[in-house]
Amino acid sequence: MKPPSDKSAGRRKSRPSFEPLQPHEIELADFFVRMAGILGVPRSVAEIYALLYISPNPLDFDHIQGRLGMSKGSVSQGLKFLRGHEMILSVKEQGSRRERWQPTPSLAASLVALLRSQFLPALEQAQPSLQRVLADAQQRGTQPEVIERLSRLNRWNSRALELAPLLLPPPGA
Amino acid sequence: MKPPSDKSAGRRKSRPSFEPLQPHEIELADFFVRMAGILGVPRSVAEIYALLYISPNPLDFDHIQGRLGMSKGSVSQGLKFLRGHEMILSVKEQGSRRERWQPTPSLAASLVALLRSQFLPALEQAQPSLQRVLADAQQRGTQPEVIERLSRLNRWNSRALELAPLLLPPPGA
DNA sequence: GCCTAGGTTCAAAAATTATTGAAACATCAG
DNA sequence: CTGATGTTTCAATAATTTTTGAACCTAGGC
Repeated sequence: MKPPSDKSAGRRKSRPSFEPLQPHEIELADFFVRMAGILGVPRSVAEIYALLYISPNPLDFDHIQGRLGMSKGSVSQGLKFLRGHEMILSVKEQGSRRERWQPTPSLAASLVALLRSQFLPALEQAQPSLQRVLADAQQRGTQPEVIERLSRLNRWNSRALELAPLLLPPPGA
Repeated sequence: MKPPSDKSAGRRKSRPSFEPLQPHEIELADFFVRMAGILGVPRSVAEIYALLYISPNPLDFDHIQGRLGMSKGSVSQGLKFLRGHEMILSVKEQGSRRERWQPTPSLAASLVALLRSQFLPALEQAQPSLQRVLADAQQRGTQPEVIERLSRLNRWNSRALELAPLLLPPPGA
């Protein structure tokens, strides 16, 4: 498309050249990556979050990609994930269509939102199933031990569902 | 992998022939599998647990393998995992070296133990790292915003570590 | 002791998940 | 409107995780 026609004079953008992560940044990223791993959140997502978390000011797409040495696709998907879980927010400066990202004020709230989004659907979907399983067991005169277990599971599930709305992202935002 | 040619009726234990899971059992298994998935616990492990959970009496190795149609290796590893996290316990009947498995009385306790075993090591290992990262940031005169974030992270980590011992598996066991 | 039921290990295969990058898309400054 | 910039999509690939199965242990009955 664009052969190196000599456009270089005025534009400093010729070589993005971002510096790789510093040791202290890597250390923090490792922490986030590890914690994220437990919840099944991919490495790339955790790295993006860590970078934003330790950066003094919001970063744009290219900086994230450049400093983490990661593909456009991964950055895009990572931001999508973080956005979707309200873990980051963008500061779009006017005069530019570029978005700059920073972590949401409360990591705690972010985590709650993330957990909710993972468990809630499972709990909701499970409700009827569990009731069916229990009814089934009762009907066929299963041993009381098992009935008891299944009842407890049902109660748990119900309680979790009731409690869930209380865990709405706190108002302060 | 072809099945061994049938040696007619020669074998005493010729056909273990376990019946596959019933619909209600499958439904429960699906529930456990889904929940386990969120915590990164493999399907096979969740299936084993579900089967034991819904079974009126303890099951031995061969029953588990047979009913779930799963390899020896998986059953062995699955039981190892569940045992390791104290989610099941065995009733060895005398006169036989065979172990029979059943779920631990409290699923709640099991889950707590599981979570602890995942997060605790990460938290412990992170402690010095996080402190280093914070010190580093302070030293280089990073923006207060970031210092604040990192401090909070440190506090969290410390608190989590302090709280962890309180979550010891309850005495009743 | 020996033999074998009962189980474990672990390298290889299969299944699943994450990442890449090029093409498509969208938006806004001009 | 147009074109460059900024971003998303998604099929292909790479990386990781799970499962398998056959070889290998091991305890206990004989």
